Amino acid sequence: MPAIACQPSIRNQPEIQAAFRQPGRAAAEPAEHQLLIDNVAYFRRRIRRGESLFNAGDACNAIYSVHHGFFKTCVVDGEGREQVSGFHMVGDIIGLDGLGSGRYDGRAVALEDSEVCVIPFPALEKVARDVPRLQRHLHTLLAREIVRDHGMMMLLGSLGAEEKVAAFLTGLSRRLVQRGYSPSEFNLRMSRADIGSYLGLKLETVSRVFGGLAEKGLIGVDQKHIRILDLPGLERVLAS
Amino acid sequence: MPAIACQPSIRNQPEIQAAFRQPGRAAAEPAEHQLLIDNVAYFRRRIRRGESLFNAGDACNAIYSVHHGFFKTCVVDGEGREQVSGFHMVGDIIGLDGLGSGRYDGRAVALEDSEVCVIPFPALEKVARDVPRLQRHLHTLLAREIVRDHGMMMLLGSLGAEEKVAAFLTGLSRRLVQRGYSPSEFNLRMSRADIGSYLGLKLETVSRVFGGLAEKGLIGVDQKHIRILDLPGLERVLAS
DNA sequence: CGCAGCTTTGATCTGGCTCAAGAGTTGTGG
DNA sequence: CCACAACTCTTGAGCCAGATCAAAGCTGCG
Repeated sequence: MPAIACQPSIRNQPEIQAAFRQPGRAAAEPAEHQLLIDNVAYFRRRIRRGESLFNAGDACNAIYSVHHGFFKTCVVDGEGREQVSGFHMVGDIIGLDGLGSGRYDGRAVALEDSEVCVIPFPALEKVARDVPRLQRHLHTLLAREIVRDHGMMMLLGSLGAEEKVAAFLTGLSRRLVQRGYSPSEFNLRMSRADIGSYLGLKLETVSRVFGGLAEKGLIGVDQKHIRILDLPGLERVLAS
Repeated sequence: MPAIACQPSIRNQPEIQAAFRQPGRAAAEPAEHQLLIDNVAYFRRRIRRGESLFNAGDACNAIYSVHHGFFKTCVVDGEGREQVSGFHMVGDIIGLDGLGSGRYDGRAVALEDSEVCVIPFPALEKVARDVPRLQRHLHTLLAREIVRDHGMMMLLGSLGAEEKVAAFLTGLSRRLVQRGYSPSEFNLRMSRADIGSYLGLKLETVSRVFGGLAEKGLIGVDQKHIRILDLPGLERVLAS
């Protein structure tokens, strides 16, 4: 496991700063998150494109904060079916599902060369006991993951294909702008098949819906390069 | 809020005992769970059939352990769409999604006259700081909820109607047997519409699939009364 | 340059939805 | 205790969104 000490240097990484230069939920939160990483992320680990950060069933003793790069996480079921359960970019936490059982319930794969901060459970649990603010922050992270999953269940259970794709694009745009990137122009890191798996659609359907939204003038599509031309319009698609 | 003190009496409730008279994940776990409730559940609250334990957006300062009865939880989205996100019976914890934000993200409705143990956040957080075993237990509960949600995302995204219903029935059977009830004969507390909403199907489809499974001799259906006649057969449906 | 993987696009098929009618069940008030 | 209203469940007929199958372009890497 290629792990390097990172505590002293991580504090001022521009990506991390950007990740929390945002309005919204909690102006105080970046401080909490930074405090958490400063206190418990003693190592970083590099993952090359296509490699796994962890696999389903691996013993787990840490969660990870994405320092830079891009990941997908997948759930695997008994019959070997696999489905993308999330995409994760700088500042996101991966591996919370392993906190309880000691085994990861899915796998995490880097979609580009990436680096994560390793947050070992023992240190995490200790700091959560000692610093109430960080205990609260940890609970917030866990609850937010649950809320996110509930949103996905809703999307998968009750939206049509076009709505699903619109939700995917607006969500991605929102997360990018929070991190200081352009909200309207970006390169997808994942394939159509990954997007389809995530949204409960086939890759051909994703491709066709992209085409359809482009014809309506809502987005521009050129392979993996996406431009959002009419965000309000996209959001209107969502409100079926 | 009709709340009555319950700490002295709760320990030996037969339902709670039954809830954990089970094999599986952790033989030690009932002790943890009981300890948690003994330490932080000072009140109970009765909810009559059809009433809400909480609604989406309510300020939240507690989670709930189902003492007896049966609940559904629902997610609500911006456009007013609502979808059932889970069913909860004795021993289950409801409201973990509110732990972070201070607002519940969905609502919980009693499907029969029920009673819950109220676990206020401040007491929960304090006991988690003071007792490492309970901190660990809380994390396990949160992570288990995330794993459960991932399973639902998989079900919603990649299974057909018959597989979804088979998964629903085998899951319900497994949970009932864990609680000391018959695994093969039970009364559904929820409507076909609720089941459909939960599984991402229409109620007519649920009804038809029930009929189909009955014709194959896998189950017996008489309105809300269900008999599981061939559990291995049902599980084979699941392994498409 | 050539091959492998990704994306687009077309044609066809089908599982589950929609609409509709009727039967069973439950709760309520007279 | 019965009658009626409001749900809930089943079943049928037809339809449509998205899946499947198939065939090219495109991209990037060795």
